[in-house]
Amino acid sequence: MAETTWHEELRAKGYRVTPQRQLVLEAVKELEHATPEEICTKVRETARGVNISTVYRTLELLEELGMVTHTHLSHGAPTYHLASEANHVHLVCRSCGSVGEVPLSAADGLVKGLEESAGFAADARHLTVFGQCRECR
Amino acid sequence: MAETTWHEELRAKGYRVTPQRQLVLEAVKELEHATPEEICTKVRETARGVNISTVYRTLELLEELGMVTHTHLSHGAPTYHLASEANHVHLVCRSCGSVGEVPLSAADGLVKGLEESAGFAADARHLTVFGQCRECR
DNA sequence: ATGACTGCAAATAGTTTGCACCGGT
DNA sequence: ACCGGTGCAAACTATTTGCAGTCAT
Repeated sequence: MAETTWHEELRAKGYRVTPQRQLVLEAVKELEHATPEEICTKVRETARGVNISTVYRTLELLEELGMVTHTHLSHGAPTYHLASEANHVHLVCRSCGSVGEVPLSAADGLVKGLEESAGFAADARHLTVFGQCRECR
Repeated sequence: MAETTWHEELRAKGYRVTPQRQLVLEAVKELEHATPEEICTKVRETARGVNISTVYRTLELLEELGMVTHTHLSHGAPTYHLASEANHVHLVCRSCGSVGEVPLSAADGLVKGLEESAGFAADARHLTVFGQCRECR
C-alpha cells in the first residue's frame, strides 16, 4: 500500500496528515501487538515528544479508518496491529502468558457455524483463545 | 449445589464464610455477566454497605476456588458468572453492543483443531467472539 | 487564514493496597 | 482470644477530555 493511498484517504475525509499520525502508524507496523504505551515509547525513540493522548486519539482514528485493529490479550491494555496483518487468531497461555498465533482459517468452522445458527457475522481477526500452550501442559 | 458444600470448602482451606461472601456469590448467580461495579450495587440493595474493594477481593477468591469465572466483553470492566453456568460462547455485536450466547459446542471444531495443530488446550468457556449480530447487518 | 491537531494537565474509570478495627471460628 | 476479613482512604494504571496554542491545508 503506497503512502499516498492513505494520505489521500485522510485528506478526502477532512483529516490531516501529520508527522504524529505517520509515526504512530509506523510504530504499529513495526511492533506488532503493541499497547498504546509501547507505541508511545517507540515513537519517542524517533521523534522527541509525542504525547500519550495523541497516541490514543490517533489509534482511535486509524481504527475508524480500518487501518489498524486491536485485541485484548489477557488483562490490561489492548494491543494494536495493522488490519492488513491481522490474519491470525491469538492463543494466550494462562500459565506462562505467552502469546501464539495460528492462521485465521482455524476458526473457519466456528465462523460458519455462528453464521448459520445465529446469523452472527463473526470477525475472527479479533479472536483470542485462552488456554494452555504445549509447554505448560 | 448445597450451601454446605462450598461453606465447608472455604473453611477447609482456612477461609471464613462471611455475609459479604455469600451476598457476592448470590449476586453473581442472579445477575449473570455482571461487572464488579454492578455486583456491588446489587449487593447494596440487600445489605447496606459492602465495599467495592471487598467485592474485588471476594471475586478474586471465588475465582481461585473455581466457583466463578470472568470474561472481557468489549472494553472496560470484566463480567463475572458462575463457573457452573459458563457453558457458552459470547457473541458481542460491535454495532449495537448486545451480548449473545451460543452453546459451547459451537467451538468444538476450533478446540479440536488447535489441539491437533498447535498442541494448545483451548478453554472455550472464556471465548468471546466479536462481529455483527443478525439485527445489525 | 481557518480549523483540525497536539500537548499538557486535570478528570475519570477500574483496580489495588495499607492499615486499624471488626467479627467468624 | 486469635487471626482472617472488612471498610475506608489513598495509591495506581489505563484512558479521556477541556483548552489554549500550533501547524497542515
